[in-house]
Parts: sequence; C-alpha cells; structure tokens
Amino acid sequence: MLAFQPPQAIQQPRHFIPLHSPKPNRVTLRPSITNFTKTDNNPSIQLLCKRGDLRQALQLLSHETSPTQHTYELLILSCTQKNSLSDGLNVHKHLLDNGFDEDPFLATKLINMYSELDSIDLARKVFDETRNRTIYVWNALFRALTLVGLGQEALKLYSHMNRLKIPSDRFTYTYMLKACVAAESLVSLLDKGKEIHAHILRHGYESHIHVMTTLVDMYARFGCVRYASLVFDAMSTKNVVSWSAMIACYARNERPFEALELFREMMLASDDSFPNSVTMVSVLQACAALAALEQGKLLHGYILRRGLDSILPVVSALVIMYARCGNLELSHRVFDQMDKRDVVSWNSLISSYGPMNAGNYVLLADIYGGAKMFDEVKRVKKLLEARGLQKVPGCSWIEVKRKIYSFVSVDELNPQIEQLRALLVKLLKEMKDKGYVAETNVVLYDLEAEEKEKIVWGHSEKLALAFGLINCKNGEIIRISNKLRMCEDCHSVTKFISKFADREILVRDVNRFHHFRDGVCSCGDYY
DNA sequence: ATAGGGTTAG
Repeated sequence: MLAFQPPQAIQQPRHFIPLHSPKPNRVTLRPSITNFTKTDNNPSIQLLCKRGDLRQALQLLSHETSPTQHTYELLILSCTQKNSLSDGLNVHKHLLDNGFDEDPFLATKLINMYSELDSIDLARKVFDETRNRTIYVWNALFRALTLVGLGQEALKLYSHMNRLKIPSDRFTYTYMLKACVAAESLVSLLDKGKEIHAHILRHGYESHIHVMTTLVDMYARFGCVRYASLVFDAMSTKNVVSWSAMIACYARNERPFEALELFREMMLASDDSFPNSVTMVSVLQACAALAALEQGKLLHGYILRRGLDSILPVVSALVIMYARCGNLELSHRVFDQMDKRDVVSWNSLISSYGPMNAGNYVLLADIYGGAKMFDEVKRVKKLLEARGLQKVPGCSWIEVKRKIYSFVSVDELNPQIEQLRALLVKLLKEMKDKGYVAETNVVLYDLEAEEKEKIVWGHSEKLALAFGLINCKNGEIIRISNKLRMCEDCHSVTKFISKFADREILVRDVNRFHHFRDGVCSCGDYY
C-alpha cells in the first residue's frame, strides 16, 4: 500500500502506477484471473471484511478464487455484522463448493451466524449436515436453541449427546442451565436443572465461576432463593458478576432486605469487586421495594461518584426508585436529565410497568372478604396455591435515621415490641373514647367481633406507625411502606392519629400513596 | 491448533 510507504520511497518513480491511485490496482493490471493465487487475494478480502466492506469482499469472492478458512471466518462474521442473511447464504454455498463442508470450525461459525440472523432452522441444518461435530459445534447449537427459547429442544439434544458418550465442557453446562430457564414450562424443568447441577458437581466444575454464577441465576429465575444462596455461599471465589447475580436474585424474589444486606457485604468483601451498573440497578430496585428513600439517596451519590449516572438502566431505576419512595420531585429531576432518545425508551418501559403478582390475588381475596363472600375467598386462595404463588404475609417497613425497620403482624423479635403494643393499646382506648369503632370487615375469616379487632390491631402497619410515633422527631414526616393494600381500619386509624398526634404520615401501599395530614388522607378515601 | 460463556431497564 502506497499510503504506508516512507516518503522517500514514494518520491522514487519506480513504476507507472500514478501516485494518486488509492491502491496498486493489481486487479486491473493482472493479465489473467488464473494468476490470482490464494496469497494474493485473501489479504484483500480479509482487509475488506475487517473494514466492514462486505460488498467489495463478496465481489472479490465471486471471482474464481479459493479462500482459506480464515477468510471464510471473516466473511461469515462480516455477514453477521451487516445483518445480511442473503450474503450469508452465498458465503455458505461458496464454502461448501470449495470443500469446507467437513470443517467443524466453520460449521460453528455458521451456526453462530444463522443464530444471530434469526434463522434457527438453518443453524440446525448446518448442525445436521456436519458429520465431524466437535464440542464447539454442539455448544453453538445449544446456545442458538436456548436463545430462541427452544430450551427443551436443547435439552433433548443434550441427552442425545450424553448417550453418544460425548463429554460436556463448561460451556455445555452453562448453556444447559440456561436452556432449563428458557423453556416453556418452568415447573418441570427445575428438576432438570437440578439434574444438570449434579452433572456439574460430578465433573468437578464446582469452583468454576462462570458455571456457578449461571447456576445461581437459574435457581434465582425459578424462585429458589435458598438454593441460589447455597450455591453462592459455596463459591470459593466471587466477582462482580456473581455478587450481582445473587443480589438480583434477592431483588427479584421479593427479598429486598437481603439484597441490601448482600450489597453491604459486597462493599466490605476482600475480593476487589466493585459494584457496577448492573449491581446498582438491582440494589435500587430493592430500595424502591422498601421505599427506603435515604438509602436510595446514598446509592445515588455512589452512582454519581462512580460515574454510572449516564447508563440508561441505572437512570431508569433511579427514576422508579424515587417515585416508589414518594419523592416525585427527585424522580422528575433525574428524569429531566435523560436525553430525548432515552426518554422514549423510558416511556415504553413505564407503559408496561405494573412490587404485580401475588398482591393482586390477595387484593381480590380482601375485596371478597369485605363483602363477606367467604366461599369466593376460598376460591381465590385455591387459585393462588394452584398457580404456585406464595401468599405474602402482611408486612410493613419504616425508615428512621437511615435504618429500615420491618414489621410483620406477629413480631416477637422486635426489641421494642412491648412498648409498641402498649402504645397501641393506649391509642385504641383514646380513640374509642372519641367514638372510633374498628373496621373489622376486612378480616377474611368468620370470627367474633372481639377477635377481629385483635387481628386488625395486630396489623404490621399499625406496629410500624407506633414505632414511627415513638422514634421520629416531631415535625418529621413518618414514612411507612406496606407490602399489601392498606386495610380500611389502618386507613381510618392513621387518619385519626394524624389529627390528634398532629403528625404528617406518608404510607405507600401496593397501589398508591396515602398522605395523611390533619385527619384527612390525600386519597380521599377512594382506594 | 483455532473458536464461545455468567449478572440488569423491558
């Protein structure tokens, strides 16, 4: 290439090719096409592929040439990059005509190419027609099948491979674990996943970080938090990805406390894995679920310091976190910092938004219970069980001085529980004197009135409220979040208290925010 | 001989 010659060489008139010509142009000067040997044309095709000039490369290929394996590899990659199936098919045909049909290396590349070009049938065809199948060829098809959600097909092929006594490698295992998740019916394939887990241990991959992380993720996606954490704890070395996978497991399986706790552990861990944007998204989700505003703000600060604040998933998670924590002003401010293109994708995100699953069923059961339709309540509960959704216990959180305290209805572990109960009894008495009657028709079961009163006064949000009254300074807003929908009794009690204790109280339940002030709630009692 | 893999917004 003239452009790369030293200046003095260019100045010497050694030949008659004009200096302004972009290249030596041997194509037009060569006397006949037969002079065009492998070593002559391959570098040109390779160069064109590397430049991304697929058109030119294919034009050279269409001449009577015999490219090498490496040239074909670059051509295939180029077709993938240009997203051109028709060119891919041409290269494929050309390669077969030139005797590379037995080449497992190129078969792997072709399977990957067809997979990328959404042509799973062609990927499969390449596999079927390749007689010399290295583990790379098998794995390429496993990956392709899994990516399009044909997990069961991949698993079937895996059994076939096992029957042929072809040994798996670490890639096979990761693809098979993903295949279990990528399949249509999740229930039956959890067992399959456990089976592969056993294969992995049997073949000594228990300390392989990629395989183990995939295993954590598989259990996470099946909702088996315990198994995921057992695998994670047993890992001898951990890195950002494995930490993130486990944190995501907690965050997506309604275990936000554990997610935050593990994040803390990660920051203290001696392996030098810093949280990245992926980690932060999951931690922000946990904060959103807990309505933990102060924690969220700290995380926002960390995100800014680490320069992760321009990554779209992170920004989206921040917007949602602030919104779910009831700070719409900050949510809006972060939202405004997005560029236009991001706003569009964020809108599509929000439109399909809606921490809802088991909550809907519980809500429905609540409504039936309120209408005293106890048969319907039973029906919904059965449905809930049949769908494998766990009935979530009523549970509330409150954040006081940057610490989050959680309450469930029967909470003997809280050190202040006696004090809280005493306060509640005192409040109840005071309220009764002022004409309060417990709203007990929210209780789902057919019980005596007094028993029902006991139940609603044991509701976790009342415990959280009492805790807030004791521990929050006067003038400070008491912020509570509630896993389920606020019950009517809690709602009226909170209104009551906001007036005679003169406190501002913000409650986020599964549906909306309730802002209590001076005996009135922002929802206007319609919720 | 070569090649490929794990975590997140939706």
